[in-house]
Amino acid sequence: MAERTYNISELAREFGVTTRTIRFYEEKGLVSPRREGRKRLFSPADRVRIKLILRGKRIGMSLDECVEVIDMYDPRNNNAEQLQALLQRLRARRAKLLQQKQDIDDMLAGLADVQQLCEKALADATT
Amino acid sequence: MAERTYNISELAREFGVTTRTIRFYEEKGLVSPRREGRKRLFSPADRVRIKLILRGKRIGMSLDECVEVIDMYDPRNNNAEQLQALLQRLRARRAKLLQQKQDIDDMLAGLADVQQLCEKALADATT
DNA sequence: GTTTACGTTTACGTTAACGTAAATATTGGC
DNA sequence: GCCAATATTTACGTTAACGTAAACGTAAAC
Repeated sequence: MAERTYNISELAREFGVTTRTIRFYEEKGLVSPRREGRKRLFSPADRVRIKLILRGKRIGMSLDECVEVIDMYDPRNNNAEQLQALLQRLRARRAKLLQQKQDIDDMLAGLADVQQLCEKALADATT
Repeated sequence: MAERTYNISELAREFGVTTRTIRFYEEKGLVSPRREGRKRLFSPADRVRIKLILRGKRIGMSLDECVEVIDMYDPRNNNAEQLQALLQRLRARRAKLLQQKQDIDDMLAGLADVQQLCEKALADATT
């Protein structure tokens, strides 16, 4: 079962980024496409990593942070010490994410108030 | 009722940023402290604006985006056209925020799975 | 056989959001 | 009167995350 591959512009199109961006991610070691001659061949795993990176970016994470989170997924840490360290990072990240959720909810509430006022003003204007 | 004021290092301490950061925000027009001689005197309103800026930053917004959101709060737009434009921006921002919430929930779920595996591995190790 | 479309490397440019350093007031405490 | 703490302005430096341009390879299409 030969795994499906993607070329660079295919992925760029799918995710709405430039090829430069993807090459930059390779430079940074975020993805590691195979080569066919000089051309890059991306695996489904590469594709997922890009997806995860972009998700991280949407919530304001730096590329380094994205890597940190992605790296948490593959458990190449065996001993108890490493596992404890991982748990520590998981807790820290979770706390940040919860804070962000709170911030978003606060902002949503504020904007909802503005929207109310706005719609009321419009209704009053037409009356 | 003389409004309370804050000096720069007071606010910097409260929010865990440097004075440079606050001066930079003034340069950008994000806050407009009064002056007593050369010294800056920040109003409670300035303080709130800084708070809102930092909240925006926590969820990955640029300073320009923070300004955009903050500006939505004060309705110095009267006519229907402006109100419609404001509603448009409100909807756009709301959509972004909801996407971000989704992203956060997805990531939280993923990390919870990792945590499970992690704790299980630790438990198995001690058995 | 030469456009056209896509790929490559190399390398310098750009923007945001401050950091950092230097030189200079101002001010309360001893 | 002087020292330490805190304020100021000016200005150059830094990092992340790409943008952009140049110069080139290659393969299908007409």
